[in-house]
Amino acid sequence: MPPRRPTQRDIAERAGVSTATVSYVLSGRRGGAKPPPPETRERVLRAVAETGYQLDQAGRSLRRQRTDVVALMYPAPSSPWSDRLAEELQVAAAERGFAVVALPVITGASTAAILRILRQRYIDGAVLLPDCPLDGAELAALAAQGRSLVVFDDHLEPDGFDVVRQHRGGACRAAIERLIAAGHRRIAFLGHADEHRHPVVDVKLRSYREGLAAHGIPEHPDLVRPVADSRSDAYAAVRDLLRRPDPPTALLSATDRAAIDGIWAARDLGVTVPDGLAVIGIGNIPEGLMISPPLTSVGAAALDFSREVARLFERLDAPSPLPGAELAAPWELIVRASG
Amino acid sequence: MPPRRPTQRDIAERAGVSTATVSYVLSGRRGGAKPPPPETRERVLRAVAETGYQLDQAGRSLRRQRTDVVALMYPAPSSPWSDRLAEELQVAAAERGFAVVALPVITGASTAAILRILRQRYIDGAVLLPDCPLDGAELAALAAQGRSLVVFDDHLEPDGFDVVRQHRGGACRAAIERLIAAGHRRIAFLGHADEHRHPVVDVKLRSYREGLAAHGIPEHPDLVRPVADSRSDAYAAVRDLLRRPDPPTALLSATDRAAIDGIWAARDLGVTVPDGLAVIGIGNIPEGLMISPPLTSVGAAALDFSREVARLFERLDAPSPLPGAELAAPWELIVRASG
DNA sequence: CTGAAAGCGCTTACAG
DNA sequence: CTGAAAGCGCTTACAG
Repeated sequence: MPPRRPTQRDIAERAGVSTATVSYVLSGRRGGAKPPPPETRERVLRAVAETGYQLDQAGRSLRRQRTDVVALMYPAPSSPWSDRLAEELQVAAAERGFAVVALPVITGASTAAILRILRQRYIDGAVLLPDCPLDGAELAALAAQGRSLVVFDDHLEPDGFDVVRQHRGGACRAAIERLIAAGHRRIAFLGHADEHRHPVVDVKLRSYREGLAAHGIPEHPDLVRPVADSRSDAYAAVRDLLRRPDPPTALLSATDRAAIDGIWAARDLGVTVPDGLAVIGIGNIPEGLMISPPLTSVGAAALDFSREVARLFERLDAPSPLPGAELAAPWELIVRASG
Repeated sequence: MPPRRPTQRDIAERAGVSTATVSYVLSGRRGGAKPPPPETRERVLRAVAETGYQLDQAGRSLRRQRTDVVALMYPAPSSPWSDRLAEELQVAAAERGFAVVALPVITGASTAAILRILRQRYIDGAVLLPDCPLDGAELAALAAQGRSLVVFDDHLEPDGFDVVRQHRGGACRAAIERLIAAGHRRIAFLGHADEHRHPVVDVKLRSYREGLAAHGIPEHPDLVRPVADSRSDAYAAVRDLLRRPDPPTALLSATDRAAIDGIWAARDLGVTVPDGLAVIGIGNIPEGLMISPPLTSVGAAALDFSREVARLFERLDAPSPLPGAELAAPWELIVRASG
């Protein structure tokens, strides 16, 4: 059996001081009073070094009612956006003594364990990227229990938590409108495989449909393929579409990656982009700049979450609970050469 | 000010039972004894529902000396491999009532906060992917304090924690040997930008150098470029290399993504792969199968971490600490058409 | 079958 | 300036 983990009591005994003094030395915190003198301090630190003492988060968290941990929740797999947010969050958190944990949400797997992290006070706050499986009531309950939350969502109303509005629907709609305005009528759509994972139909597919309907263009089921989450499926689907007797002249893809695969497929068949096939992606990932021609895409213009991160810590630092606010971070149609 | 978070004491009062009974009902655990009768149980659950009671992890963790949380630590950004491991870990964890948190390590940022998660008993165990910033002494100390650890590393000795051997050096060496055996002498290398972040020079670059040296081929500094972590830089670098009066005839890349960009660059310049430029990547990501020609790569043959995940939970379930073991999961040279 | 009580490891207001 | 003591919210061996 392993030796018991040393506690502050062990340190106190070894250093010949009280546990209060140990805590003061280790936390550097002390109400308004003077810190313990250097000599005491040193005895404590020596005992810590000798025993390999490590603080126990459970004891501290129980007493202080905070964990000094924040979470980033996002639907798996990760993306350049979630990676970037994790990075910004970690840098800001480190400055304030917070740690960051990432909570990827696996589609289809149980969300119970992740909800436990949010509900059972493992963390003080969190940023939730779009399409996390939490409803407004759940979020409001978490906020009421003291969790600081910044939630990316286009529909929820703030309610003790902040909501970041991206207006994804409007930006996606601008993409389909652009294709229609350019004269396209046979427009293919590469969608997510599990578009019904959420109560509402995926906003991207819905924008596509509404755009077509608004111009009286009938939707052709063969042109809608659930391949946006698999690069190989996307490539194959676009190749097949282009080989049809009546190929599409434009393509809207729910992911940039699938759009890029579509461009490859077109190139490999000798179809030029955008003249033979206009292509627009959704997500605006950095990779879209790499392909030739550069990918027209819908998404946030800059890989920058500093305002949202700042807001999370503002909420965490607030002496009394802040009311929920709306932040605007609208998606845009970013026109490049592909469509 | 928000209403105080209800505790089990509040529930007990409301239900007219003791806090012991509340705990028994909520945990479903009860030594060997019979569970509370349905009538009691119902009163408790009703009080829980009425108050919105949520367990406080700090109290439970302090008493039970476990958190029911495991971590996955990996160098950021995430990859198809870390995403897949997160998924497998989450599925296995959910079956056992564990939650999973991901700990991306930002290169260059302070690692103090992440170490705090491991050291201060936020979690019961963790899987560490290669190149995490923890040395053997640190890992041994964590293991001695009761953390269950499964660590991907080719050099550390097991010491209360398990080590997964990938033998990355040998597999990378096989790649450079293959290129040399095919007659190549001008072999470019796309390396990581921060190859010196760790005490040892990056294993990939070292394998490249050792391979050249073993065959008396002088290393040409111009052919080694630190662009493997940026798609656009990789594309530009390979384009520039191919435009030289004495272009390389082969390319080894520290990442598959950069290798793929190299293939694009070659195609765009009319250089055929592999005849004009043989290309081998490292990592074996699924995307390598998408490009034409499919990418020869070095890495794990299958996207499967079930043995490592099983081992973590075996360790967590063990009644007494298990000695450290070695697991073999060797990388291979996976020959496809590109090189 | 149920409850009173101890105790997990911390922090901090307070007494000396 | 330092320490004794209370208490954060749980769980569980034990008494009744």
